[in-house]
Amino acid sequence: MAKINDNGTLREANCSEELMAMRDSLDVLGGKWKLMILRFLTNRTHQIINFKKMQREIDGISAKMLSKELKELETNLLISRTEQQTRPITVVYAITEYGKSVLPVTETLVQWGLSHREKIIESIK
Amino acid sequence: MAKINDNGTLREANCSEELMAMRDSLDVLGGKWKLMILRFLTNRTHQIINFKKMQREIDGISAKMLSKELKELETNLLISRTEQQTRPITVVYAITEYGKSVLPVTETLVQWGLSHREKIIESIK
DNA sequence: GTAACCGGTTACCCAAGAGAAACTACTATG
DNA sequence: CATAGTAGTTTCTCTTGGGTAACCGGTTAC
Repeated sequence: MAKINDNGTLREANCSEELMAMRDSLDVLGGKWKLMILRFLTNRTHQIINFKKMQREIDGISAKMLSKELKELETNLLISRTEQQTRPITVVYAITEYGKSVLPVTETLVQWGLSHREKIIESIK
Repeated sequence: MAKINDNGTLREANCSEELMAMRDSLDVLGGKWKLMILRFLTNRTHQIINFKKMQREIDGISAKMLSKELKELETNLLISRTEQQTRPITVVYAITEYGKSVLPVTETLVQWGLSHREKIIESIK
């Protein structure tokens, strides 16, 4: 992590830049639901996903929050919203190519969550 | 991501487990400051970090929030708090071995934040 | 003695987050 | 004609997050 400069001093000037980059990420991806939604859509790229389906399958999310978060994700070009000209009208949500770039983030969170749960369970034994 | 079962159907039973794992992660690591603090301490493992230093160097954090978040991180064994028997008394905060396991998460967030910023800048041109 | 450092805590307050439930509008099914 | 499904929006409310500022006790340097 820490790098040594030519003169032997420690280089940490980029630390604040790192923290700023992380702040940027958290501003766009932070909150209770956005990463959950992105992960869900990433897992279902081959399925047609509409509003009610997400509401049913993402545990605990309300219609209001889902609606709000979907709008914000669409604004940031992470997901797409497509109205199908069927009757009744249906809407398809999908992850965009750009949205797929978030996959490493959700992946590390899933992995950490799994190992964290293991740790908690072991600490109880 | 999606796997195919022996019978040809798509296997997605583990999706909800993934989302549950992510929910676990977000419960422990979510919020405005926790990942920022962990990243900061990860970057400074070779330095002695005390309260005021963090307050000065983590942009925008207040003493109240820093105090609160540090307690929660300590409870979850992600950081350690050590009082030095100096005069005046000083306190050293450091990341634990377990806290280091969060590094992949902060790393992907930093990387995504950097590329996101590039994308925004390019979209303005 | 007084200003400034450390390591916080406490009180106050506002805004945002977030849930519940009702409601709109349309369509298809029984 | 009633029920249920799609796709949300609106209203109402409560809680939480989070910022400001004052404050505590102690120590050291001027």
